[in-house]
Amino acid sequence: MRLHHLHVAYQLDKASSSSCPAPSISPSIPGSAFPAFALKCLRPLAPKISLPEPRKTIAPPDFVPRARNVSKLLNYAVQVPTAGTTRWNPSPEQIKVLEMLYRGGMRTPNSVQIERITEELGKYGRIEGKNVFYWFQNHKARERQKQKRAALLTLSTLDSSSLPSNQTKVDMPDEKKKKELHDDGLTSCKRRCKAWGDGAGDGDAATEDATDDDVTLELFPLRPLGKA
Amino acid sequence: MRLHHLHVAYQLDKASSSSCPAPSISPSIPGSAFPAFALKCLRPLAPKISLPEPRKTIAPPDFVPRARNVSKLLNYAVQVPTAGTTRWNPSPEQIKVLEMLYRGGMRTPNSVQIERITEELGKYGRIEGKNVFYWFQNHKARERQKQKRAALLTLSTLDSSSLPSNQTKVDMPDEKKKKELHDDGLTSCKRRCKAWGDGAGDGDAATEDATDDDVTLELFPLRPLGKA
DNA sequence: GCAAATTAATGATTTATTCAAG
DNA sequence: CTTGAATAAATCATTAATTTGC
Repeated sequence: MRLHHLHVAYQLDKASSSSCPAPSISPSIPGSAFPAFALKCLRPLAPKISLPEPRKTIAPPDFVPRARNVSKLLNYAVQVPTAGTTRWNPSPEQIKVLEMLYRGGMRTPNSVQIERITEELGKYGRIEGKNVFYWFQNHKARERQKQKRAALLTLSTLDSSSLPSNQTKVDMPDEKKKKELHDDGLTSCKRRCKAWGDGAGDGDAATEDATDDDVTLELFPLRPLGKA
Repeated sequence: MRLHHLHVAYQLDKASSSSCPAPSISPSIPGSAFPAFALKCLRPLAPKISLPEPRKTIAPPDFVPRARNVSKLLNYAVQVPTAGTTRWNPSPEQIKVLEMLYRGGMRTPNSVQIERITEELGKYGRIEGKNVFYWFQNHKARERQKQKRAALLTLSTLDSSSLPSNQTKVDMPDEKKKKELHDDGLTSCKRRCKAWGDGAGDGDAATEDATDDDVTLELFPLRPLGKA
């Protein structure tokens, strides 16, 4: 094996100049996880106007103390720039649909679903797949903690005699608050294993090219609620 | 707003038949995060031979207790099948390169870097971008906890006089072991914000279509170590 | 010596936590 | 303060080492 040096796009100072029109940028998806590289695939040509300093634009250290920081610099250089229009601001319609889907039982949509949802929601305003992805992540998490707090509160309300002083906010600051109340009902139904797909594969075979649009039932009937 | 029902690919029972040659499947990237949908983008036509039952193939519940489970079913149906060759098994060369990059300071490569690394490592065996992504995630995390444990051990060894009984394994089972020892040196340098890119955008503009291959310095000189 | 059983590593996912924009 | 975006921690699951019985 030779492993020359594998150029890794190191435009260091390049970025620290000013507007740094960085190339593709790729975050790392947290909650569920998507390799950053995948993104560029979805939107090869991201609009994102110039935008001098999207957010904080953490000032890259100039000294480069150690090799450790190299990656830091890299991140500075490559990822900060394309913050474009800043973050997604969902329209009421979009939120309505998303909540509907959530109430319908959708928790972590897969790529196909996300694609479709994104496409559908695109009618009501600009939206990207990652937004849908994140929305479900956050909504799930926050609904959960909301329920947890509510349950806690209910408990403390029910047997309020046990506590000498009724604290106003049930926050459980120091406690580990381990897996109590898995709420979600049957969330822990094992973990399904998924496959990803890649961009740099050496061409092994060919499957799943059919975009699975075989059956596609409606998510839920949803009768004309409210305005719609 | 109308929001019909937005078909979300609901082929429920379809999958429970047997081999379920599901379409695209999309995991959610954990550590760093990538929207699952993005994956299919990177490798539109994933090979994956038939593979009757890749792994566990969790038996989908037949009863469908509530709406909640619908998503579960969905997952069963769509994501389980394409487990293909199961998981990536890195070759020694690949590991060597990855570790070198890590020691060189790379911590969370962005999409471009991942792409390049994947391409490079592809010479030594099948590899996908997600593997690189995951590798850095896991390696980072595990190096961190390794260092943490080592530090703990060192501490307990140094002032062993404080403890009445010297426990053999410093495990800190019940303690919260909060953010002590952020080890990594300058890891908490703020959080850089990245942009993703999407696939379902409504075509707003066009930037960053240049694949950023402008400067591309070598990651690190790395003189001919060992065999190379 | 080899194959089944067990254990240790580690690849892959999910959940929790944090940061920061509006 | 709400919540979109991102990261880190915890967890699960599978593969490789290793051990054990024959």
